[in-house]
Amino acid sequence: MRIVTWNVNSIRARLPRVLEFLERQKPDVVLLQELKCQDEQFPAEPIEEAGYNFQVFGQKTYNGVGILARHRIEDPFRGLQDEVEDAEARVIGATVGDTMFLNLYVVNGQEVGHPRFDYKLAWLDRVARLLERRYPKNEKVVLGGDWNITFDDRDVYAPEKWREKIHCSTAERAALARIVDLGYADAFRHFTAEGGHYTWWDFRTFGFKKNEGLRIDHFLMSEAALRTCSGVTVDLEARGGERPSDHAPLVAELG
DNA sequence: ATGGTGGGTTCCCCA
Repeated sequence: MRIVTWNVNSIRARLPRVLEFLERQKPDVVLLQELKCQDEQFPAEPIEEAGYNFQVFGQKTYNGVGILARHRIEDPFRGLQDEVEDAEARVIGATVGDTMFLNLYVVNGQEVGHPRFDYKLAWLDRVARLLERRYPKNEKVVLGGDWNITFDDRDVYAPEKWREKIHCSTAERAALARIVDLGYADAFRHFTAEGGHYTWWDFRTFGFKKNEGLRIDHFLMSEAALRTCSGVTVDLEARGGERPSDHAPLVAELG
């Protein structure tokens, strides 16, 4: 089973690139973030014609997440499933086959100390509680998405420049480590020790041309899922060419 | 310290 997580930065703007990617990689499950459209604006027909079922949690202008799958998508749910109202469409979960998925578009946070930064940390705490409530530790579980956090300096093209900046602060990395401590491993890092592999490059600095990027999109896998995983790669082809997203897809092979 | 590009909305926000 080939699975993908990809922040497409508008599904409507990115539709040609998404269809091209689906045709080329033929993934079984795709977790999409930043759809930037309401449910009724989602391009249902071309996605179905490409051979995919889908479940979407859309939102106008910002956010929006979705799951595509060649097989049946079971038990879908939207939002963090707690007492707090989900004002932003950032979470969708479902089961495909024997694997439970959680698709996250983690709050960006703007900058360290900003009110949105505090919201980001509180939001990640809610994610941890959702995992404890709903995701059994012995199941095959895949947590994918745009986490907007680097694990360590190997995930940063210029660590000194980014020291304690957004995506790289000690507090954010600690929040991510708390998810890991619940029993989930960074699947990409399981296979690749060296730095210099990124999933996001800033449009504004033409970062992709210089490989000045960050690794902020991740698959976190339970032990049962990781055991069946044979590799994780970044699809750089999707980041080049005409009108790409600022994120590249992360592709994992599951048994 | 700042701005650069890109997507979507609306006379600007977010990334």
